[in-house]
Amino acid sequence: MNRRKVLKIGFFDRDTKIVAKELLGKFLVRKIGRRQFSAMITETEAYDGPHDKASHASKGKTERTKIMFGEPGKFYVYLVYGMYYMLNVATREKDYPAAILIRGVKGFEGPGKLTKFFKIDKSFNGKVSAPVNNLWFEDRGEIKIKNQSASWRTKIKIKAMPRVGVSYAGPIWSAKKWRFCATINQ
DNA sequence: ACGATGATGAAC
DNA sequence: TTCATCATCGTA
Repeated sequence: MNRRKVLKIGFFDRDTKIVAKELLGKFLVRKIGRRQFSAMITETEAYDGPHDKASHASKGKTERTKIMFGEPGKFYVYLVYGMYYMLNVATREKDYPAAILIRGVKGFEGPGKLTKFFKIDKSFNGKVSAPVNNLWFEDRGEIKIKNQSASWRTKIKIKAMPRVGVSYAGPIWSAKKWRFCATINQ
């Protein structure tokens, strides 16, 4: 139950909210030189479709947002407030604009904090999630435990809540509970 | 509660 | 070319 499996492109070529939930408990892995850093993902946020007013893609395909319209599994990295890089991964098929913001990993709660810790900048924009690119996602199979009846159950509870910092999207879209937080049972 | 700090998209 | 805004965070 401790095998490491690199998440393949197909994982991201699915419904954005499902992928956002399933990313909880997976690991973000970063390789710098010979060193490898990793942390469990604890918080994600979905930006889904051309009509999602909270999504950058709602303004259409631009130089900045073209990754969201591109192939699944590619990183969409941008700078906010002139200071913090946000790490997203594109979902769904080409031409459907969607991505998931990685909002938090264990030990580094906050999208700006985790990119700083993992040394993620715009050079990753458009790269596919893969070890060859020194940044990828892994399933380490640690989120399931055996209960007393010897059947597997998940250790993770998922809480859905409104997305952060998207009041500009208006009441309908800012109220969507597309932010997913993991709480790990003992 | 506020300022840091620069890319982005829309207006002009 | 200028301008308002911003998927944030640390310090006050």
